[in-house]
This record gives sequence, structure tokens and C-alpha cells, in this order.
Amino acid sequence: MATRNEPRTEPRIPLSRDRVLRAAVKLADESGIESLTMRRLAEEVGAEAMSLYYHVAKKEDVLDGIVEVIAGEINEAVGRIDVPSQGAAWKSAVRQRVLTAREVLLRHPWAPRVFETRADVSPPVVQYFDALIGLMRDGGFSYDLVHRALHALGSRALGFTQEMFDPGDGAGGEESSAMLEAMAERLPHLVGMLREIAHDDPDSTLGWCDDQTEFEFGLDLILDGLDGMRETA
Amino acid sequence: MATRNEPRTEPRIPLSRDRVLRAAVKLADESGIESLTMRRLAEEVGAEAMSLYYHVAKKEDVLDGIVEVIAGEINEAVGRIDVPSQGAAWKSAVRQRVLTAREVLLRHPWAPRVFETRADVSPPVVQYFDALIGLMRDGGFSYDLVHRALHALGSRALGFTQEMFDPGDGAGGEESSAMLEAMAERLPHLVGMLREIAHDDPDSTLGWCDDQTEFEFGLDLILDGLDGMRETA
DNA sequence: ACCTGAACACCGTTCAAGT
DNA sequence: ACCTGAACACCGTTCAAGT
Repeated sequence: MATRNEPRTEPRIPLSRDRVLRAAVKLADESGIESLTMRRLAEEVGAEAMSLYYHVAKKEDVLDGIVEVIAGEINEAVGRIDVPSQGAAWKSAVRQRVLTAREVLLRHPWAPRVFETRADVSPPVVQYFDALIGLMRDGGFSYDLVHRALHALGSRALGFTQEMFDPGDGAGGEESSAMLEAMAERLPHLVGMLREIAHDDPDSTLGWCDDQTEFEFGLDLILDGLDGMRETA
Repeated sequence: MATRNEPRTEPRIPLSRDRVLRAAVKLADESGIESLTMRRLAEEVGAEAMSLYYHVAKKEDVLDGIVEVIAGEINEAVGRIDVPSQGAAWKSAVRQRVLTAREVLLRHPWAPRVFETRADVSPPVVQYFDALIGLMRDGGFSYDLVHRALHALGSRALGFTQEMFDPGDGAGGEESSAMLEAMAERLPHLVGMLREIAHDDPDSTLGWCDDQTEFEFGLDLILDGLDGMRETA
């Protein structure tokens, strides 16, 4: 039925909250979260900025919405996991879920930042945590310990950490080793550490952090600690 | 020398980067970080918005700057600590520093968010971490383990965590226990946990989280885990 | 050297009006 | 019911001009 030679934008599908949110995710994925403005979003969806307001209340609503979309994606991925969780198995069950959530978030690098700025937890996130609590209960955790565990995990439960150091930028290449020596007096311990790490992994030129390895280390540290506290009746 | 009855704003002190940054911190403390705009900041300091650009490059520069101011405040507080850190004492030494950093941050609730959005680590923050690394070395940590430890601690090393749940809002009072029952089917584990926690601490009406207690729990969990990994030669 | 007025490009959002 | 044009208040920032 489609006529063949019109301007061929796609003004076919009518706008909807869902379509707006999906476009917002796409825009953030492709151009970064800072380029997600109501005007650019409208453009992306083939409408005027003001049309968006018929489907979302305000920009904050869009941000709430894209968090829900991503959390939904996580729940879908995590829902495919079917492993035992009774007793000692709780740990690997939780670990696998967290790492799966992480995989999803790695596809949306802007998402953690947006997650953190939401005032209220959205339903799919709540859903995710409910399941996580269930696994810990299977492992013999008291509700009180589960509660503490969730705080201890923090955002790690959802598969991300906020790194304080991200030496990706200033630490690239030859100049940095010279810089290192210059800092050695004021920052002996830090320089000592960097020197050794650079030595251990020479071809990474101070791209010193394998995020995945570090993430798993921190996660296991916490999970192991918690494991020692549960009631192994 | 001051004449007595002029409009008495304070156009005395000339502008400076330092004065701009201090005003920015004051503004954020009093009105929240979202009200820190170049125009409001200029007003605060008794000048026009455009005058600021003589002392700072751009708004990002202001944000970098206020992070440095806060980190400086932390370093000052932490610098007054003088406790042993050799061997097993490393843990309490680190713990005390982290909790001291946290005290400072609690006076600037907007600061964690700004810390997290900085691309590069500022000198005072680097300084803070250098000292922390030193303490862990005193405890017998290899550089490699120190490195992992810093990742495991993440922002906790600076005294804050990003909470995923902040039930301060929606969870206030009578309505919430009704809401709880309504959710019981879809979210059995979460509701179970909340029920018990509300029961344990009835007068907090679901203000279920003593942030300080939870922070210390998570911190100790990590520190204890790390303690078991150091070389106790 | 330090500060400013006018102006620009770009936001989010309202509102009355179109179909 | 759904979309839009014009307009408003407010951003960050540039630039030429003032002292």
C-alpha cells in the first residue's frame, strides 16, 4: 500500500509514550545522555518538541521512563537465568544475576548516571530487587541481613560502580611516565602503585584497570563476606 | 574608613577564583546544586555573570573547583588524625579516615553527585588517596592488592555511597503499610523484608535506613575482607 | 587588569490554537 | 484525541567595549 516516492521519513506510526522512550534510549546510546534534549528527541521521532508533552509530563518523566526501559531489559535478561539458589548456591545465583545486569548496562554507558539521579525506584527496579532478596532468602539470610546486604552492595547489585579514578584520559602513553616521576615526591605511595601496575601490564600504558576484573573482585569480596554471616542451619 | 550609609552591599573585596568558588559552595549548601547557575553565582558575589569568566574558564571549571574546595576540607580534617597504622592497625586507621571524610561530606550533601561527574581526579583527591594507599602499605598490602582495594571501596573510600533505594519519599506513614499489603503478591520478598524491618523499628515508619549504620556495615565488610588478604608476614 | 552590556544560541515549558 | 506555532523565562557563553 505504501506509495513509492514521498519524502520517506516515517510519519506513519503515531507518537506514544513508549515510542518516545525508545527513541530517547536510542538517542542516548548513539549521542550520549547530554544530547538528550526535548528538541532533539522530538526531531528523532519526527515531531515538534511540544508534541512530546502530550505523551510525557516533562523531561524528568522521560528520564524516569528510560530507566524503566533499561531496567526492563535487565529483568528480561536476568529472567532467562535458571540456576539453583538453595543454601550455598545463593552466592553464584546472585553473582550471575548481577553480572548479567552488568552486561546490559555496559550497552548503555549513560544509564548508571541516570539511575543514580532518580528520586524514586521504578517498578522494574523494585522487581529486580525483589528477586534478588528471594535468592538471599534461599541462602538462609535473615531479612535483617538481606537489608544490610543490599546497602553494602549498593549500585553494585545492579551491576555498576561509580569509579572515583578513571585514568583513561590523562594517563595515556609516554608523557605519563615522566609525569609520574615528577609526582613521586609529593605522592610516593600512589606513584609506587602506578609504577608497579604499569610494570605488570606494560602494553596497557596505564590503562591500568580491567573494569570487569575489578568489578568482580569487589563483588566477590562482598558476597564472600556476606556468605560468612548467613545462618547455615 | 567605611562611609556609613551607602547601599552596603559588599563591593569591597575584589573578585577572585577563590572567592567565586567559596561563593559557589555556599550557594550549593544553602540552595542546592541545581540552583548553582552562573547568573545566580554572580549575584551571590555582587557582580555580573560575565565577570565570572575572568576568573573561571566555564561552568565545568566551577564544578571542578568546588570539588577541590571540598576535597581540601576533607584533607584538612583527615590531616588532624594521628593514629598508628602499622600491621593490624591499618584497618582502624583507614576506617577512621573514611568516616572523617564522610563527616565532611554530610555537611555538603550535593558534593557526592558532583564528585562523580568529574572526569579527572583533582589534586587534593589524589592527595587523599595517596595517604590512604600509604596506610594500606603499612598494613602489609601489596600494591596489587591496594589497587584492587581501591576499586572495591570505590566512592566509599571518600565517605559516600550512592544509595539505590531512598525510601524517604513515598514511604511515609499509614498509607505505606496499606500499599505494602497491596504489593505483597507481586513482591513477596521485598514486602517480607520491609514488614520485618518496620516491625523492628516501629517509630521510624519505614525510614528504615540508618545511613550511618549501613555505611559502616558495608565499609567494615570490605575492610575485613581485605584484611584477610594482606600479607601478615 | 578587571569588569560589563548587549547579544546569540539553546534550553524546558505554557498556552491558545489548529485538525 | 492528538499535534503545533508562537512566546516566555532562563540557561551558558562570546565579544566588543568600558574603566
